[in-house]
Amino acid sequence: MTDGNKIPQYKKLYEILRKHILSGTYSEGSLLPSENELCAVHGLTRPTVRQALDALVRDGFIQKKQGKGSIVRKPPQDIGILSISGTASAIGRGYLKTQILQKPSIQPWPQPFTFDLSEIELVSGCIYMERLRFVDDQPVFYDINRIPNINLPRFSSRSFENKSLFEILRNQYQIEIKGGEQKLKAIKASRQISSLLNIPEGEPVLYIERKLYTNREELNIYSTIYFNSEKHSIYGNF
Amino acid sequence: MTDGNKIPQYKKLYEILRKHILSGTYSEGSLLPSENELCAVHGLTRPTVRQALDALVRDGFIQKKQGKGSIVRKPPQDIGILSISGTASAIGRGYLKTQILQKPSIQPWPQPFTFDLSEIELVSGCIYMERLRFVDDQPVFYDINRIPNINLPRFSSRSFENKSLFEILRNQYQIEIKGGEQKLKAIKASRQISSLLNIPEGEPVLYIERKLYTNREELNIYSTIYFNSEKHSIYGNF
DNA sequence: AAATTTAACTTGTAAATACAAGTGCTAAAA
DNA sequence: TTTTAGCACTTGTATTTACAAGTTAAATTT
Repeated sequence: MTDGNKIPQYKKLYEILRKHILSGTYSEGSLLPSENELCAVHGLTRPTVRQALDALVRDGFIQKKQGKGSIVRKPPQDIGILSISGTASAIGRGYLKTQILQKPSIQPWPQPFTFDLSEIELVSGCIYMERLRFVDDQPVFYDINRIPNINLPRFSSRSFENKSLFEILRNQYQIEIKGGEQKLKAIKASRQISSLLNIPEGEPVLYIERKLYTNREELNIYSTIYFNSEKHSIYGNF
Repeated sequence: MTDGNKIPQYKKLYEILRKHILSGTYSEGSLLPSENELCAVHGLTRPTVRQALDALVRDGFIQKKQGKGSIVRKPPQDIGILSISGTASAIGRGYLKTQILQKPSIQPWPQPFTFDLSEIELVSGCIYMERLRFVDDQPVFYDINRIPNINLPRFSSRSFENKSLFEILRNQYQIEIKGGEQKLKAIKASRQISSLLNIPEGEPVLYIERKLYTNREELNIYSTIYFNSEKHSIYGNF
C-alpha cells in the first residue's frame, strides 16, 4: 500500500503538466523541463515520463523536437472539438455566452435516431438539453445534446450557463472525450432555425450531427448543431 | 552495419501491419496476433511492438482492449481526412471518379492567402491543381489544391485520375499527413460553383479551407473545397 | 576574428524484465 | 445443472539500462 492510488503514475504526471500548461505556468512557445529533469523531480523513470509526454503530444499540448525539447503549444483545442474562428476579433472564451433553452431533462431517445444505439443506451434513456450560444451578443450556434442516462448523479441539477459541457464532464465525472464521428452538411435555415439564429429564412447554415466517444464504455455524447457561418467559421484541428 | 537500414523497427512493423489491415489480411473486427506473438514472429521486444501498435491506435487502424487483444477497425479514415457518407448507397472507393480540371502546374501563391506561409514556402511557389469529383456520375465536390514546390521531382507529370492524391504522396514521396487545421462555412453557391456542381445558383454549399501538416518540415498541403451536400454528407472521424 | 571541433545537453530507439489487471475458458464444487 | 474458482491468456504499467541522433554553445584551432 505504497500510496493506495489506482491511477497510474504517467497519468498523474500528464494531469500535472496539463494543468500547468493551461494555467500558464509554462507559457506558449517555452520549453518544458527536460525528460531527465521530470524524472528527477517526480521520481519516475524516463519511459514513464515519456508516456505522459506522448499523451500531451497526442492531445496537442506540446510538440517535441529531438535534440531540443518539448515546446508548449497554445492550449485551446479539446481533442477534435471544433472551435470558432471569428472574422472580427480573436475570440477568447469570455466572448462566448451560453443560453440554456431547455434544461437537462430525462427523455426517451427519438426513433429513429441518426446513430445506432446500444441496448444499454436505449433502455437508459437520455439526458436532453438545448443551448443557444452567442458571440458578441449575436446568436451563432444552436445545439441539441443527448447523453445516455448512465451513472451521472446530480447531472440535471448542475449549471451549464457559460460553462463548457465538456469541462464539467471532465472535472465532475472524469469523463474524457476520446474521439468521435460526425456528419456535416450545408442546409437552408428552416423557419425555426432562422428565428433562433436571427437570420433570414433560407440562408445557408452549417448542420452537424456528431457522436463523441468517451473513456467510459457505452457512454457516448450525441449532438446536433446548427451553425450560422455568415460572420464566423467552424475551426478545427486534427 | 547489421542491416544498414535507417528506418526504426517499430515503424517497419507499423507499415507491415498497416498494409495487412488495408489489404484485408486482417479483416475488420478480428483480432491482431497478440503482442507476444508479434514479438516472436518479428524478433522484437514488447516495448517495441507496443510502439508500433500505439501508432496504429493513434491512426485509427486498431482498437486495443485489455485482456482481450487488438481489434481491427475498418480501415478507411486517413487521419482526419474527411470522407463521404452517402444517402443512397455505401460509397466504396470505386464509386468516386475524379476529373482533373487543371493539371498540376507551377504557380505563384495567391496574395493574400488564407493561411500564413513561411519564407521558404513563399519563394518556392506552389504546385496548383483543380479537380472535380463525382459520385454516381454526379459532381459532388470541387477542390483546389496547392502544394509548395519543394523537392517533389516529376510530380507534375504523374497521373491523378481516380487516384488519391494522398496515396501518391505517401507511396511515391513518403509524405504522411500528420494533422491539420481547417475552417468550414456554409455559403451560397456562386454562378461558377453552381455550374460546376450542377445545382441551382444560390443553393447552400459546404466550403472548406484546410491546411494539412506532413512529416516533412515546411511542406504543407493547402486545399479549398466546395461540397454539394444535398445528397451526401461530409463524414469525419477524429 | 572566424571557422571548426568538441562536449554537453536534448529526444529517439531498443532491449530485458517484472508484476498488475482485465477477459474468457475450463474444471471443480455446490 | 448451475455456480464458483482457478488458470491461461491478453494488454497495462513500470523499472533499468544502453546507445543513436539532433541541437546548441563553448572551447579549440586555424
